[in-house]
Formats: sequence, structure tokens, C-alpha cells
Amino acid sequence: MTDSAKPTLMVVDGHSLAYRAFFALPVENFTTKDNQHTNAIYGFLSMLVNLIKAEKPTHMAIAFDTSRHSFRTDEYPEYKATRSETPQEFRGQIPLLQDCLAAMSIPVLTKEGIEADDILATLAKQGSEQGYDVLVVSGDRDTIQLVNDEVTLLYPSVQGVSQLKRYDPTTVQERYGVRPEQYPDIAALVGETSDNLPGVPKVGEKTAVKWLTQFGSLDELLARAEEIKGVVGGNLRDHMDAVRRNRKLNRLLTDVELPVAPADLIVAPADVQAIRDIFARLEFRTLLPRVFDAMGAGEESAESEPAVDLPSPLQSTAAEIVAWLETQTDELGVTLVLSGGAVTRIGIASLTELHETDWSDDVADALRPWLESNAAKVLNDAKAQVKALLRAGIRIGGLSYDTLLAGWLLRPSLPDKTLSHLVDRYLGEKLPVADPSQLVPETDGATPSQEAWFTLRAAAAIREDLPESVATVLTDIELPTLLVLADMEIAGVAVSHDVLSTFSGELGARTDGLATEAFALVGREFNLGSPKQLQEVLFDDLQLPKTRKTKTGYSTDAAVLADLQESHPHPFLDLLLQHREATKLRQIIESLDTAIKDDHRIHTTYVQTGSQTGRLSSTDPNLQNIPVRTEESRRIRSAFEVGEGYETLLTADYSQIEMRIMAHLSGDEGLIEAFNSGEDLHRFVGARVFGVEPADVTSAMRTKVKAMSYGLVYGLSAFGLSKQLRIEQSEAKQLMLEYFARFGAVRDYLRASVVKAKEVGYTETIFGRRRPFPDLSSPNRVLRENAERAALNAPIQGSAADVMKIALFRIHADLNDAGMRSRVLLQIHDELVVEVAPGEWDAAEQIVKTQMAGAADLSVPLDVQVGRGRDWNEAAH
DNA sequence: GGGTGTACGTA
DNA sequence: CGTACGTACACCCT
Repeated sequence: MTDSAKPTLMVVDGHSLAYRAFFALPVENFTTKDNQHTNAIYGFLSMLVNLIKAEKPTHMAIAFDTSRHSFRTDEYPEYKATRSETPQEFRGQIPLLQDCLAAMSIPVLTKEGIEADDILATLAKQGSEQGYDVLVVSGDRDTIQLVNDEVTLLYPSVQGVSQLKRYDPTTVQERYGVRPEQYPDIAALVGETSDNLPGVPKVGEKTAVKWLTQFGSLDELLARAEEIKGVVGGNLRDHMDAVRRNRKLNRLLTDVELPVAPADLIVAPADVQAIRDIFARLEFRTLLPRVFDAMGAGEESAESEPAVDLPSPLQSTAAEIVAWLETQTDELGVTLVLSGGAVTRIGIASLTELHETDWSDDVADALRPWLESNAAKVLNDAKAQVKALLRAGIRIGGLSYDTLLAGWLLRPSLPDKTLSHLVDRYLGEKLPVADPSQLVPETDGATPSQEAWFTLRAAAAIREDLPESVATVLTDIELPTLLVLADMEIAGVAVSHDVLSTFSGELGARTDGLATEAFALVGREFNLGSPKQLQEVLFDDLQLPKTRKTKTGYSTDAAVLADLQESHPHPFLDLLLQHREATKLRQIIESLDTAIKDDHRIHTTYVQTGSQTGRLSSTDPNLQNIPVRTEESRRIRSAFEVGEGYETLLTADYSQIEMRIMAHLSGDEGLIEAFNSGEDLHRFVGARVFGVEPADVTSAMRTKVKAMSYGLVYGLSAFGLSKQLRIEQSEAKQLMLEYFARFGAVRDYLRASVVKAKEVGYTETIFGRRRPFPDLSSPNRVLRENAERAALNAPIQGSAADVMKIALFRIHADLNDAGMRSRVLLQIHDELVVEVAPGEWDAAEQIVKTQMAGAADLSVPLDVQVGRGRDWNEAAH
């Protein structure tokens, strides 16, 4: 915040910030009915509103470039000549953005032949001379030269337009090592690729700063250029003209003639109706209250006059509700209030009428027919409510929409999945909440029927935004899956306390013994589980060499310890690794044991919105990461047993489903043949890659191509592959080359898929599930490359998740339709665990195999492995 | 009690 | 410097 005694003048480079917003926001979420793109407008205004709220400027202006042509291009025709054409989709948004700003009464400044930054520079100079605190907001580095004690620069960070970094003279000095007014000297030496201003070859920021510090100024440096030795010295002497030209061009004009002075830019009241009109045209809903809030305008209309008045809830009797329901034909919103997994209250809402009542057996009986009927019902986060109804003996029918799932499908990365967030984002309204900080809240929270009313309306708003393919995923995959998950969670899985506690006892004795031995070796006792204390022991007491650095010290993870053991063998390392393994298993056993309920079963919760790819996640406890790799850890799986009244457990898993999906998506003939040949996949691939007969593929060859194949799905690099296989990078590179020589369509597909994602802003699974990837266009290499790998993986992992969900609800339906008692208990991404009732094995196996294999029609078969046993470990074989 | 970092279990 | 998750502990903060 700036000094409140002085007025604050905020000047913004509209063009550069809108351009960043254009690339930061996925265009498919910002297109109006008549196909007008609005992502740049939305992103810019959103940032501006935040800025106004945070900085509270008293004076404000926004400058735009007029065209490519400027006095700089007159001077140097190549200036910015290499910039690609600004997309038409962007240019078309600028006039609309300027209309918005006009409605907000914010002056827009342009001048023919002058760039926006020159206008900023002129205003910044006038402002600081006339006693303003000046805030310059620009995405052009050249504006760093404007920074001084009165002028602060807000510059978009790499994270995107929403994050602005503050530069005052101190931060500029810290970041660039020079005073702000010297920054153009650095830029002149280094050059600016994006402006097509080449600098001195081999000279980067570091060298430039060194020189300027040494010689005091650019003029002095150029005058005494012959003193610089070596190649860079020669380069400097050869490019002095370029440096002089760069310096001339990157000097911002501070004497542009403008029709206004800072005092004319005083913040004026916005034209509320004009804002409403243009926002309606641009289909901005949530932005409206934010703009009013920031501009202190239209308060009464924004706060107390929502788009629709919140109807009062009616306290009705069950009979009244039933009578009312009979008159309703449209979809209704439903909200059940739960306490300890049981229903305590129910609210039902149409768009105009809200009913609610406390739950009781009589209410349950009265409402049962409607709840079980196909009458369309919208809920938010339905699964918990569906489960509560099941416990009350009611199986809900007509579930037509779940706003939680819909919101997640639209924006799977958002962590905030509350109804209140949906109401805010899609209705631009506030869900009333009771103030939790007060014992006797002054404001009442929404009642159940009011929540149902908001849910119903949010559903309508989200429906408008949801692309058709995603809407299909919701109704054809997610909603059926939801109902199955509710049954699976209620069923739970039987787990033997005896098996767990016996194992835990053994492990306890072992960890104690290992710890005692370890302490004897070190000569003192310490906490083996503390990475910090462990570092002291390893690197000080035992004098072992320092390992890979982490944020807080040096790594002590298993891979690092294994490396250490190889280079500097020490008995302590073995003890430590064994201790880690045993304590880890023990922790898992303990958490499982405490999760066993009175029915001797563990009931996990599947979080349907728990991933960004479409997978499920599992919590309380997580049953999707039960150890399996070592013989010992499989003892834990043997504690998962068939329950009372059932005969066997059936496990069914897809083999190499992700590779099969990649074969399908890429259409690679070699890979398709591999899966159709019936040969072991990695043997087949190994034979092709190494040019030998399948029978002659050694286990080393198989390991390599297996790592390569799996790595492909994750966006593996030669670096990663070499690390994984502990081979030279050159060998890894060679392996990749050989692999792609045989399976080139895979590489072509992966490349094309990322290019496509960059173009449209999202990836898509076979079934139409989308995942947005704004960072694919990030100028930040780390962010961009992370996004590229995730984008590569998302359609593959996501399609596999879709396939499994489809199989899951079809199996569930078949078992029920056949009147069988056998039931699916667990889903572990590519595996299902089914509890089979006596006499039902053959039918159950048939249903599971058929539905899993037939869940998708791919160009390769879906192979399903089935096992049976009394416990999970036994059944896995 | 809450948040962060490290480590590690699964597909 | 390979994707997607959840959990436990230590450690640091309030």
C-alpha cells in the first residue's frame, strides 16, 4: 500500500497485459454465444479489479499501442519485425476491452506512432514531479528504467497475469544488480530477442552487470572497449553500433504530448448501467460484482439486489411436500442435511418454491416414492447424501445432475469444490453462510432448501458452460459411477484384525532391534525418523559425503541411501533402510487397523473429484496404495479377506491398459501388432528394438524397453530414462532413437497431441473428458515443460480411467440385474476387487471379464486377468 | 492446531 | 529433468 497522504496515480500498459491474459486463459471457457472471444478482456479486467482493490489508486489511466508502426520502426525498420502476427482473436478483443474501460470511466490513452510504454513514461515523470505516488503496470521490461523513489513498477510474474511482482529501486538492484536507470544499458548490451534487437554475442546479464559496475556507465564502457580482453571484448567492439542503437530504441519517451495531465485522470464514478450492458453482451457474470466492489459503485444493486430474489423457505409437513411434488414436472434441487452419516433434514426447491422439513421415519416413508422415482433431481456432492439415503433404506432415482461433479469436469484443477464457490463463480452471487466466529451468528446460513435452490440454479449456469462432450461424460460416466461408489463404500471390505496385529507385533520387535543396532554403530541415540537428525549422523558423525540437495538440507531418501551404500558401504545404511521399510509397513498396518469398523470391515471414501485426470482417489483410509511389491508387504494384502456370507474374492485387472490406449490413440501399427500377436508386450517390443528374435530377448533388454514404454506415457526424457535404468544418457538417447525407429507413430502421436493441446488449451480423452492446460503457452520453461508432460499423460491416464469407470458401473448393473449378491468392493485404478457370493463365481467372473474387456472399442483388445482366493493376496495370483 | 517439507506407498 | 494420487512424521509457526 502506498502513502495515503499522497495521491496514487496508476498507469497501465493495456496492450501487453491483455496479451498476456490472452495466452493465460483457455479460450474455450471464454467464448460468447455469438463466438466472440473474451479471454483477454476477462483476464485483463480481472487483474485490473484486483489491482484497484489492492492499491486504491486515486488517479488512473490505461495506455494502448495504436499499431506496429512507431518512431522506433522509423528509426530501425527491423524493430519487433520478428514478432509473429498478433492473432485476430486477440485484436478483436481490444475495442471491446476499451468499451468496458469507458463504461468504468477509466481513461484510455493512445497516440499514433507512440507506444503505450512511452505514454506511461511520460505520465510517470509528470506524476512523480507533481507529488503523486506512481504505479506503473506493464509487462515490458523496458519500463524498469522508470522506477525511482516515487515510481513503482508492477510486472507480471511468470506465474501469470494474476501475480504481479513489485519493483522499487531496492528490488531492481537486488534482481538485476544495477540501479533502475541503468537497466536499459544492460538490455542494450544483452539485446532483446522479442524486439528483434540483437545484442553483443556471448554477453548475458551477468557480464553486462559486471562491465557496468566496472566502468560506471555505458558511455565509459564503449569508450574504453579495447580494455576488455578475450572473445567477448572482440564481440563488444564489433557490435558497438548495435548497442548504441539498442540503447537509443529502449529509451522511453518522457515528453510525449498528451491531451491530459495526471490531475485529469482522477478516478470517476463508473457508469453502472453501461457496465451491466457490456458485461451482459460479453456474458461476464462473476466479474460484475467484483467490478462494482472494486469501484465502490452500484453497491445497493450488487449486494441487496441479486439477479433473482432468494425465496423464503417454507417449513412444510411431509404431506404438504408430497402434494406440492405432484404438481412439479421440472427438475428440482435437493439437499439433505447429514449428521454422522444419517439424514437429519431435507430441503427441496424449484426455481420459485422452497420446502423443507426435519427428517423422520414418517417423512422418509412419505417422500420415498418421489425420491426413488425417476423425477429429475439435482444435488451438490450427491454421493454422501445418496449413501445416507441408502442407510435409510432409500435408493435414489432420477439423479440428473451433480453440481460438484459438473464443476470439477469443467475445471478439474480447482481445489475449492464447495457449493459456495460454485454459486460465486457461476451465479455471481453469495451463498449465505453463518459466521462461524460467532456463537450466536448475526447472519444465518442458507437453509437446506435454499442450498437446494442455489444448487438447482448453479446447475443451469454450469450446463451453459459445459461443452457437449463433457456433459456426456457427466451423465454417461460420472453419475452412474457415483451410484456404484456409494454402494462400494457402504459395503466396505473385510479386514482381519488378527492378521494385522500379529504382523504389527513382529515388525515392532524388528524395528526395536534395528534401532538398537543402529544406535550402537553411531554411538548415540537419536530419532531415526527425523531427516534433520539423520543428516547430522550421516554427514557429521559418520562423515559420509553430502548427497543431493533439498530445500532444507540434503536428501536421505531411499535412492540416495542406495547410491551411498554403493560408493561408501556402511552397515548403518542397511540398518536404516530396513528400519524405514519396517516402520513404514507398521504405520500402514496401524492406520488400517484403526480403520476397521464394528462390522469388521474398512469403508474407504472414494473422492470422485480427487484427480485432474479423471481417476478416483481414495481416503480415510487410502486403499489404493496398499503395498504389493515385496513378499513381506503382501502379508498386508492377505489381511483383506472375503467377508462373512461370501465365498471368495475375485480380482480383475487390465494388463497394460495405458500402453494399449497409447497404441489405439497413436495407431502405431507395430504396437497394435504387438498387442494382437498375443506375445508378451515387452518381449515383442524388445525384439523389434534390438533386432533379435522374441525368444532371444534377454531380461536386460526387456527391462530397458519396459522402462521406455512406461516412461513414454509420462513424457520421459533421455535424462530420466538414464536415471531410471542407471545407464549413460547417451545410451538412453540411443535406446529412445532405436525405439522410435520402430514405433515412430507413437512419437508422432505424442508430439501432435501436445501441439493440439497448446492450440485449443486443453487435452481430451477418448470419451471427451477435458483437462485445461494454460501453462502450455507459458514463457516460463519449467512451467511449460511440466505442463507438456502432464498434457502428454492426461489423455492416456484419463482414457484408462474412463474405461474402468464404464466397466465398473456396467458390472454393477449386470450383477444387480441378475439378482446376484456378489458385489464390487474396491477399485484400484486398473483393478477391481469383487466379493463373490456362494455359487455365483462362474456368473460373476463372466460378467466382470465381459464388461471389462468390452468397456471400450479400441484397435487393440483389452486384456483382463482374473484371480480368485480367500484373501486379496491369494486372489491376485 | 495449521502449514510445509520430506519420504514413500500405489497405479 | 516421468504422470496421477494420500498419508505420516518432523518441524516450525501461531
